[in-house]
Amino acid sequence: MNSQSEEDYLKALYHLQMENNRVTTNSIADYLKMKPSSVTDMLKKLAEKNYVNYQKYKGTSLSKKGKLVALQIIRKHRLWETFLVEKLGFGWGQVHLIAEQLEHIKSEELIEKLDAFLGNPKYDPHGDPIPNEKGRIEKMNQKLLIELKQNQKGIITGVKRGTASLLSYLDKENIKLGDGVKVLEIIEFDGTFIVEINKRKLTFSEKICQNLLLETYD
Amino acid sequence: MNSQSEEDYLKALYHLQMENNRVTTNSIADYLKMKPSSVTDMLKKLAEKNYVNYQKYKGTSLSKKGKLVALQIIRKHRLWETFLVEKLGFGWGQVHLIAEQLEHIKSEELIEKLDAFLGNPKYDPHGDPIPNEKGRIEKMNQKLLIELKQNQKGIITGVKRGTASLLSYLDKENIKLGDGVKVLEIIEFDGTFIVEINKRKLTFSEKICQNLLLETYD
DNA sequence: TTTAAAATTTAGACTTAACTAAAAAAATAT
DNA sequence: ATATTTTTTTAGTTAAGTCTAAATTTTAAA
Repeated sequence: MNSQSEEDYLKALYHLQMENNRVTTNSIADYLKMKPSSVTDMLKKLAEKNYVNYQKYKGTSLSKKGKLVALQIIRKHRLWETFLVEKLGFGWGQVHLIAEQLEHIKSEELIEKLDAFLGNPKYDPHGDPIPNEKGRIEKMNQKLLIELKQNQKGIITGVKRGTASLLSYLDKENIKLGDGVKVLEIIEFDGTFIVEINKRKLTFSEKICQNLLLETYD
Repeated sequence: MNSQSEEDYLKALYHLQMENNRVTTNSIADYLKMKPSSVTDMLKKLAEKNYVNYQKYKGTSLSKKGKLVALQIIRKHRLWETFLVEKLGFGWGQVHLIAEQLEHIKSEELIEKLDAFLGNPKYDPHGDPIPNEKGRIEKMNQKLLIELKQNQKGIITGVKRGTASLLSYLDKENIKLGDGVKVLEIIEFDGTFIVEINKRKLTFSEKICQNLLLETYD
């Protein structure tokens, strides 16, 4: 059985591995708000347990085994988030901290029953895919709005880490995850995007476009 | 914020205080499956935080503040048990260990939303009353079957601690919590009870009667 | 290519919550 | 009333997971 702390590290590893390819000690420390020396200690421990491939000074990657554990935690996290939003009526900005706790509850049966209760959802309320029991996860074709060209379309799936204020802005503008976006025009001068969402024409600054995540169909 | 361990101690204190009046260091150790020396350490810590009244060698009791915390954990425990049984379809024998984990999740809002989602239940699936947010709990008129006289009635609410096998027996006999019991006859010779449950006539040994808890209306 | 800066690791300390073994206090029995 | 047993506490140890400060390795700059 893994400790809560080990699970947090594995999950962090997974997320960082998705974003960049090289995962450094400092980036993990940064993500988990810990000191690099603490991270080194834990990486040794996880390597000992064969959850990660770790070589001093060379960076780290999840092993197959470690990745599976990470995906199972992410599965739990996303199922709980779905529960909190769909059944308990939380807003999608409020659920992360609670799901962060719930994801560590230990019971295979619980999570399978929860999954069934929710109707075996494929996506969580943020639009992220939910891995299955075996750790299979649908890989999304995720892009930043700024990467799109004129006339391309996408579906809003989230915002980059650390931009909670963007979430509140979207909320205020009544824009929800899952809403479709079409790029009508890009102003060359300042990088502003003119987009259409729910038949409304909106103007997004370059900064917003750099932080808004979309799923695209290419 | 209290640690999981502190919460476990406070809950144990509450339950032990309900059963006996004097709560000893050894009884707590026994209940929590720890060594008495560990209990002493924690009691000092809880006394420091004004959760318990503790005097060396003299025994311990919950303070008002400690009792409130204990009741809030019990509230969470019982609401989660209700959720597991009513919504996820667990059997009432399977939920305790999971609820033991869930009760430590920290979020006022979560528990209030869960309460509403469940329809503000008054009793958990074991028939135990659920304390409200302020820590008010309906005190049950709880008795052992053996305390009843001929023709008295009650509702099965549980079994004494440490008699899980009685639970399975009841299950096998298709007797559920909440079922009504009427004492038809008590055999003086060996203390056997003849009772009626769900219109069936059953014979219970003295030992069963000593461990079966009922709510009575007097 | 040497030097300076940045990243990483090591060494040692701290906290929490457990433990064992021994000492002290309280309860019980002779 | 004293001796024995039981209960409780104290003292010292351990493990997990964090930290700070110093040492080492790698990377980047001059």
